[in-house]
Amino acid sequence: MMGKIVRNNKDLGEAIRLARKNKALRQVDVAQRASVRQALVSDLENGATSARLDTVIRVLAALDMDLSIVPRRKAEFNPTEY
Amino acid sequence: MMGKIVRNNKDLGEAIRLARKNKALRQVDVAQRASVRQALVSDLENGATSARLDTVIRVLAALDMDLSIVPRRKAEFNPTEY
DNA sequence: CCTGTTTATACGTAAAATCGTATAAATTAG
DNA sequence: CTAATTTATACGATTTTACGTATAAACAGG
Repeated sequence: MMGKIVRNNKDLGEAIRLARKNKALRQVDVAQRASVRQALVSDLENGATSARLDTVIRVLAALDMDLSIVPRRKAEFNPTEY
Repeated sequence: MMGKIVRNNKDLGEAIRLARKNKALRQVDVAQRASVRQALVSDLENGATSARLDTVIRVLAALDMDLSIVPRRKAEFNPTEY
């Protein structure tokens, strides 16, 4: 638990790709479940766009995941954040 | 812990308003911190729009909150309804 | 009440997401 | 190595967000 914190598009993309791989789904499968295009799933995974909240929620739902609001905790050291 | 699950714009709006009240901030204060308009905070709280992910993240950050991805409990794939 | 404060709504404009469709590029399987 | 599959990219069209600005409406004290 202590789900992955999402502070930018890249964080989201990584989480989506990881979850999709774990479920052995193709982008097109996720896309269909979420009623979006395969190209959009690709863009999301690559952090190439800041999607709308409803879109994010639908894609995550397609991967059996939820978005949750949590109080901010001290950030772990993360060399790639900016 | 186990933050509030967000499955639609209304969920987000309620969480934002609650957090803002708890911190005794005005919409305009949150807006300034997040670099958005007061009107947008209002729309967000009222669930009147599906904001972009980066916008949501900025507003939540202004309230010391984070977005987190968590596994869906119980339910298998269950498309978000319209 | 009256008034200052806060929140909701309006409107035109600019920017960005999403679409449909198609194809290039990359990866995997045989 | 080749073919099939999967992922990334392209482009114009459409939809929606977000902006600046202003004002109306709701709210809270005094």
